[in-house]
Amino acid sequence: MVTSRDVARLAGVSQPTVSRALTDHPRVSEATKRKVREAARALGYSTNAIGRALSVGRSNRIGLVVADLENQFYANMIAPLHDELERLGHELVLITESAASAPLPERVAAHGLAGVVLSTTTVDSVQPARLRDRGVPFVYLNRVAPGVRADAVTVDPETGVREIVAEAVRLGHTRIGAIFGPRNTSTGELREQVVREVLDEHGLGLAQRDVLHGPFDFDTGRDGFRTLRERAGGPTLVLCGNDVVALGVLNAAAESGVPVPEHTSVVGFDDLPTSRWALVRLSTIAYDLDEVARESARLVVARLREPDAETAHIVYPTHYVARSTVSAPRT
Amino acid sequence: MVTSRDVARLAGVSQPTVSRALTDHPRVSEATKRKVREAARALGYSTNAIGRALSVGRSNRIGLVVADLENQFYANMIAPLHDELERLGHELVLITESAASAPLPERVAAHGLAGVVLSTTTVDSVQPARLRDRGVPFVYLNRVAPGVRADAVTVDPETGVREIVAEAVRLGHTRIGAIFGPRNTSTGELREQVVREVLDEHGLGLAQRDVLHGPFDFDTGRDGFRTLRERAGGPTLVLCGNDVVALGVLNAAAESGVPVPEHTSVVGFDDLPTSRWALVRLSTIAYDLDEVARESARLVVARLREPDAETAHIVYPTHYVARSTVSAPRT
DNA sequence: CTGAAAGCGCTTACAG
DNA sequence: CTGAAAGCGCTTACAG
Repeated sequence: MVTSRDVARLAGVSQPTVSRALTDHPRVSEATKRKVREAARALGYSTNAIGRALSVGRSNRIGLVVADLENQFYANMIAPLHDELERLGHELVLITESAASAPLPERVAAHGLAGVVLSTTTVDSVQPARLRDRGVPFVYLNRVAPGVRADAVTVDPETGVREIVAEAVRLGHTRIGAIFGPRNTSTGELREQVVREVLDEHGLGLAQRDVLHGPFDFDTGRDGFRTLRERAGGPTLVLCGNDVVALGVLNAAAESGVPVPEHTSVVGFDDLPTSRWALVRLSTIAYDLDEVARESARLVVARLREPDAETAHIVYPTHYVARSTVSAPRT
Repeated sequence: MVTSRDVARLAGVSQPTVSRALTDHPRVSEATKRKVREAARALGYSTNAIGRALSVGRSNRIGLVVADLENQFYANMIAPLHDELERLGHELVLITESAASAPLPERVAAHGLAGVVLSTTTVDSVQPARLRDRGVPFVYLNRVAPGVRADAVTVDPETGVREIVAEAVRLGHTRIGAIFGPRNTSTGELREQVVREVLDEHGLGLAQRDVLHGPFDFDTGRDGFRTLRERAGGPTLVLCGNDVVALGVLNAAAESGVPVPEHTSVVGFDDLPTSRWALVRLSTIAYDLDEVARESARLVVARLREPDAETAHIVYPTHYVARSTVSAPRT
């Protein structure tokens, strides 16, 4: 391995000077910098991240905590998050959260992470408090825990929900159902609350039997659709907690030969790339998913630099995108 | 931050003893180990990965080099790879390969990586040689570069191709087309060669106008389908370089209202989870994708431990999975 | 503008 | 079985 010592020797300077020259320290002469850079290039040297990390007391690595890497939603977050982090000179490390694994703060220490993006926080999670107590910088992505203040980027469902509900009413839907996300997530809670409010404003309610809850995954949608159908044919329109759930619904419908939207209209939330496929054309509540992910990257990195800055909560707007899974109700 | 010094103080031993106790060194008394573990637990201590990495001369971090994180194929590799690596006590770092970025070996050094999984190697790539010259342990995943020997896990298309071709012949297809992967990848090359051979055995050929090449992505399939169609209606069956390409084809067909398989049959390669959706039901050549990813994790880790061991090339078998995108040709 | 020194948190021969 | 010492590759006050 070629180290800064080797470069120093070749350039005829001291090792610390190599360090300064390569980080473009202002009080190093241009001539020296040039010499050092040249030597570095000649040897194919690049700074050892581990040495630097130990020296400055922290790495440039950010952990993304996800529950389920297979989930398309997270899969779609990773690319923009990684890109933005890289642009900012940081690395992405994936951390899966499983009951079996060690407590998060210890894993953060073990991995030598500078900060963390939490994308799977439940309302009752102890993680945020633990991270805060240990002084680990973190940001909430898409979700938030009520007790612990931290930078956050989330999405405001209101506009999107208003738009789809207005559309549903206009089309004549009266029996609307929902497969909401888990009750112990801020995202699930908020979306449900907004849906109920807006429906209420239109004099519509959600019948108990037409409401389901479950994790934001494919199976929730698939099983949910079947359950709903058994209850007197099911609602004529079902609002899903997110796109992955809606995709589960769509596939279950296809399996049972139920035509969408003729028999049942389906609405998602997130507007994943897959939802735009001609094969799918899911009507959904959209927002700038890539930007949301990128923003969370910016927030952690900013927090690293200014640990005591005012906490920021950035909220992205949503809107309804009509595609092919919503029509007038069956009669 | 709590360090091994703090633990040492609390346990009333020296710092090196803490290190030994926690790594379960055989020549530390059980009593001491117990004392140290307890102190560590009390303080919420866990070994600092950076300190350890610097000390032992390398980290436990493995880089996965991908070209395109958005690509579903890679997205599906990440989860099993990550899980297996974690199981083996290693971390996954994502590295995107872009023309703009620094040479790979320098990035590996910069990231302090122990080894690398190469999943995007082209036949003419300089990366493998560079990594080899720098002594960076790496394995090929799914692809291989001819010049440089290294551990590899790949897939043998033969059985799968034989099965689908036999089926196509049985159904009466005579005008078969293909959208192959890039010519400069071993995967693309091999699949094309096998397809040509097997077709040949059946006395069938691939007409020049019915053959396309392109990156293994969605757009290749979408554009490819359109191009093929313009040429006298196109082939009655198209073999795709992989599932992502086939998915592009399927969506382009849906967009243009071309019924699959009635008008055109479509075959993929990889059997991604999405291909199994009721909405999709892609007939494809399948293999154990998760196992392939996991195996590559095992290979790098093994290589770390035994740098001079015999090089291993593990090949997984394929088979054809008939679903809903292949039928008798239109007449 | 540059060098010598100290230190980041660990591991690992070396003594005893 | 355990401690003192050295060192991994860097950065950063401290001198000059």
